[in-house]
Amino acid sequence: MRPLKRYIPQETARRLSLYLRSLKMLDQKKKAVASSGDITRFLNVSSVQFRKDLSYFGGFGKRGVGYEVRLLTKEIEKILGTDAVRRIALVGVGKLGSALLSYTGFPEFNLQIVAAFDADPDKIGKIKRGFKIESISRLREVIKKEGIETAILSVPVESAQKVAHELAKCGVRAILNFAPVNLTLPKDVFVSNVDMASELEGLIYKLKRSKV
Amino acid sequence: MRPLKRYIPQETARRLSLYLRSLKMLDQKKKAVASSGDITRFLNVSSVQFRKDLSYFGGFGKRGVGYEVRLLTKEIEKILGTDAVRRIALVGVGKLGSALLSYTGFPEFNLQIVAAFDADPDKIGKIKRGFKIESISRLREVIKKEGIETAILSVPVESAQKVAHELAKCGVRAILNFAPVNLTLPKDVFVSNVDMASELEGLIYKLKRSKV
DNA sequence: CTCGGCTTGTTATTTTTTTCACAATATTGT
DNA sequence: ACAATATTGTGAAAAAAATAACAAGCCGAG
Repeated sequence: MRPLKRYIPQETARRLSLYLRSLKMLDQKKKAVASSGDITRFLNVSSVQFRKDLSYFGGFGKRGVGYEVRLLTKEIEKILGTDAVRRIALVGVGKLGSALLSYTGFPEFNLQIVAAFDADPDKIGKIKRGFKIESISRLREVIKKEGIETAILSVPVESAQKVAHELAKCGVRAILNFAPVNLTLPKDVFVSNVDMASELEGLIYKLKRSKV
Repeated sequence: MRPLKRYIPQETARRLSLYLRSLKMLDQKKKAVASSGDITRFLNVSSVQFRKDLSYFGGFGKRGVGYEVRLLTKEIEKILGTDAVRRIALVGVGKLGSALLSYTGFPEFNLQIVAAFDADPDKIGKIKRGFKIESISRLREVIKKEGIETAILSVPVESAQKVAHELAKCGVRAILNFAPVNLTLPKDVFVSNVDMASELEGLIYKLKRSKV
């Protein structure tokens, strides 16, 4: 395998997840070897883009043949850092948080929620979807003990910034934020925002433009 | 106001939502006029980027002064197509779908869910979060009647493609898809995917890289 | 009214990302 | 063994996007 190249496009990283999903699908269909075309067929990504993306990390295929599905899956997982189970904390067990607790899409990608927190005294101690809900006041204790560095934030928008700050102080370095607010955090903490309204606006904008 | 320029970067469109959110916040704080710096202070976007983005659509500010918050809000809403209420259908009232039905972040941006559908006979006819759940078999009828062209898809991954296809046939032109699958649809139908696992993978990748 | 401090809008430049073109390698059939 | 075909991997070119540089306009003080 060749050495890592210095600069890897942001977009390449984002697409690796897509490739992983596609590969898992091919594996389910008992396909052992697949070409770049097979892998990208149902993604909105060209096969050249795919090969270029992979080339930043090395050569994983065999010319004239394609890619070993299982092998490439493992390689991409290794690149993404999801080759071992990732332990994740969920903070905010409201309606959305509850739904996320029982989201079935995580295990397949080695993502595992291992702790759930809420501020509501009525919820604390209760079991929800198999998780015992802890008080937010125990954030530090549990996160340190479990060595968690990734969190899902699904608290109300009013408390999002405060809780996010608290998470950062406890050593959390990556936050998936569902609150519609741009979190201000030390720059060594990574944030990814899931903003439903914004996504819809984007769609509506495209819709509108397509009619002009 | 100058005429529209031909090509508008994808990214510009995406950022307009952010600006809108920031403007609404400033308005709440009784700020009538704001500079590009004020508006982008809490976004990860430079003030130059902001002005550049707006310049694709016209000049909305006053040199030496800044932007009228209310006015600019309206202008961006007009650009995005959310200046009037958008009627949206939600398909799939499982745990996630239910959470979305009561999501409070939509009205502020003129987004309104007006119909909810599910395939489960036990749910049909029931009221959930104020919505009467309709059978998916009535999709066409209701969507035509209400003139809906935007839908949120939160059905299980197995049925996502089928239901999406059905939506497209009913005249839906934009789908916000929560199922972890890349939908194949006529190319005049816009799809935006919300993929929680993928977002987490992206974060974990950054985390990993930052340590090297 | 004019100067100096601000802030916008825009053209030019640089950087980043995608696409193209093609060499290199494997496989299959004859 | 060799031609025909399939497919990867990668430098070079093109396209897209971000940043820099700066002209132009507004405001308030004197």
